[in-house]
Amino acid sequence: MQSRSPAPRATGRPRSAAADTAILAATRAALVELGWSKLTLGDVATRAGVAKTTLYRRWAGKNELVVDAVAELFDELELPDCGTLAADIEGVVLQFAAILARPEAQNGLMAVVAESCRDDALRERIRASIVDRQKRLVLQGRERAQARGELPPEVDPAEAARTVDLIFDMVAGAVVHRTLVSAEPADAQWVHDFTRILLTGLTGPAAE
Amino acid sequence: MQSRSPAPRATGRPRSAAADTAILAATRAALVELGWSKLTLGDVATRAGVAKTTLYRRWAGKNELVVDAVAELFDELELPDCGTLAADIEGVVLQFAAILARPEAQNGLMAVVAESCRDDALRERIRASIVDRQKRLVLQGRERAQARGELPPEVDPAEAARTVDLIFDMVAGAVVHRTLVSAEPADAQWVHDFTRILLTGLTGPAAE
DNA sequence: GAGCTTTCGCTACGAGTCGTAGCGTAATGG
DNA sequence: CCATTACGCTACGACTCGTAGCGAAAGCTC
Repeated sequence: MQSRSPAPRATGRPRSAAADTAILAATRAALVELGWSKLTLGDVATRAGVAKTTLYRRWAGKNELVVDAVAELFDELELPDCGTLAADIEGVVLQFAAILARPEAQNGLMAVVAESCRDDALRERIRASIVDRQKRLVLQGRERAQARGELPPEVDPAEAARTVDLIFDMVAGAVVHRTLVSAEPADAQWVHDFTRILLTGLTGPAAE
Repeated sequence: MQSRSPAPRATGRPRSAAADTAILAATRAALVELGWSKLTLGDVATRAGVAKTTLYRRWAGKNELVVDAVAELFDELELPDCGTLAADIEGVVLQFAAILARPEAQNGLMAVVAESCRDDALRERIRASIVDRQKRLVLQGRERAQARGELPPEVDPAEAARTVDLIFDMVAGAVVHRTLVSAEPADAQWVHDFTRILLTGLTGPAAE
């Protein structure tokens, strides 16, 4: 997951693992205090107690550094097993919303996504570090619901993959948009309403 | 909608309206070629054929300028009347997707949203220039569907407002996430699948 | 312990951008 | 004709960037 260690040579002085931890933590702290645009690598280096050159030896630039710093926030994400699909969805969406409520996630995430529009390598890094890990949750929840009989089993694997991608975009997109664009909290009530629409649709069994 | 003309004084030389048009067009062109981070106001001024100081006299900074430049892209958005709620949604989502497919929208939109996390005035500007205009479409489509009898009428106005916000976050969030994070086109098939889920839900009448 | 290899901290540097000030000129209205 | 404002241009200090160079430190192998 780290920046670039193509061949961890057995000889020579090893890289300080403590420095990595300190740098990523300092990056998140700087994101909270300064935001994306005013965050400078020199400042991060000072906060972390390392030299600026050490930063440039490990990361190609600001984008890659922030991706790694933000990615760690999503490590805690996991799918709860509450017994029903609706409860599982509400649980994981609430976790996701809690992470997105943190200022370091807000300030960093959108900025690197914006940068990734013109940097395919960065987009791939985001996908590998952050996105795919969440998509696994959708897959897992879907399988579990199918085992329970709450969802019909998929026959066409290609269509199943399309559906997983679609659901992921709907869930992640809605929470991100609610939190960062509408700038209102994705609280318990919102998550409840969202889950109801997602499961039963707008025309579903009698609204409310 | 313009940057700041608190009191358009009757005396003195008036501001060139052509310069505004040229500057915003140049901003979009620069967004396409350079992206957000490498876009400089000096470069925009050169492209627009105006002096850099003129830019600073009209806009407070890069953020505000790009918001205005991107906002113009959404002027063409309108709700079609196709006869059914599903067709109306598909139509407007396809329009929205077409705008988001343009590189100037991708490069600019996410960046200003990211900046707005630490700048409330900027967030309000985005809301007024871009977001609220789209929310009107949700309201309009909902009323039309209720008149057709496709959706039950809302009794509680507070809950109705909550629902409109929720639907807006779901629609806009999904399209944005699909386009900018998943980096895959929101084409006709995707929009069709999305609309089906949105209307009938995951557990809806027999997937497929 | 000797020697090799790589990392680390530090300093300094040219390049580039930022946002502003100052000045003379151009375009309106009274 | 004159006051007022916008415009184009130049120049400026301040800041950040990313890199180069150096000596010292920390590991591994023999």
